[in-house]
Amino acid sequence: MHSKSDKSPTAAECSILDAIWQLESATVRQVFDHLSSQRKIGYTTVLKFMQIMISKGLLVRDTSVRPQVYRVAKPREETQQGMLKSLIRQVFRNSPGELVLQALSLQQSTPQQIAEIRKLLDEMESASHR
Amino acid sequence: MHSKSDKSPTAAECSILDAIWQLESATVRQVFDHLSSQRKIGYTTVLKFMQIMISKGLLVRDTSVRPQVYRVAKPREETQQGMLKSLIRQVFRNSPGELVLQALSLQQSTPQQIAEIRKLLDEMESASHR
DNA sequence: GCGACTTTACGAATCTTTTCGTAATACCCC
DNA sequence: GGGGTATTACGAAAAGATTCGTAAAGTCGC
Repeated sequence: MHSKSDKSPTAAECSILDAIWQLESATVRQVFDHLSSQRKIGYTTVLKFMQIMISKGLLVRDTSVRPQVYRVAKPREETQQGMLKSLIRQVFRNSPGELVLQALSLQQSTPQQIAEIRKLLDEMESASHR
Repeated sequence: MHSKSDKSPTAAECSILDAIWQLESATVRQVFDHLSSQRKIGYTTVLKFMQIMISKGLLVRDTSVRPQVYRVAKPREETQQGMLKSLIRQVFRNSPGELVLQALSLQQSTPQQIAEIRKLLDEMESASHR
């Protein structure tokens, strides 16, 4: 009855996703080690989260190996964009541009990123001119 | 023990904030009417949320008038940026630029917004050249 | 000032999220 | 292959979010 991706992961789930994004694929222990370095948390707590995320369809796992190896069910960008969409809908009056402006005024993007942003803007404009 | 603003408002709280952002200031009934047009919700539910938000310091109210008038405790931009910051920390490896890129690739901003974004980028660059 | 209506306070049920203890299972090595 | 450690499953407590009923308090017209 889960398995539909209409809502954003919870805070705890995000921290798990973040760990697995970095590790590509991971065992419970690896995720536990990763999170432990950021905050106090129990091993079985991490395990439980990961099991819940399996049931929600956020993660997949290979049960044929020991210990089991977990991966994210969808690419990072897709999850990020899903969360952005819901934030935009919720507090940015459905205007992605508003969010971008706020985020930029928040500051510190690298020069590379700024260049990349410009390129994207160019592409968007030339696309809309046709 | 509340009154500290280190965490983002919940989903329901966001919908209240959104209503008051539009109305500038509002009574419970106004917020209720606003939300009712979007989804089924009880009057006392809205009231309760608004009382909770008072206790969390998200709203302030004038109890000297009848019915009481509520306002947001901090400007909209500040709340939005707080939420952006926490999203960036949580799922964008602390990189605002990453978030901006994802948001832009998400889709259509208006030409005005694009222009505004460019201006901001210019300002950021010239500022960093000093 | 009284009844009807509106607004506010309070408390509690329900649902979700977060957390972990305990127990069962699997693995390893001597 | 038996004991010790690591991993997994299960269940449930604690905390937080959401929802609303009921009752108290306030307001207004008559």
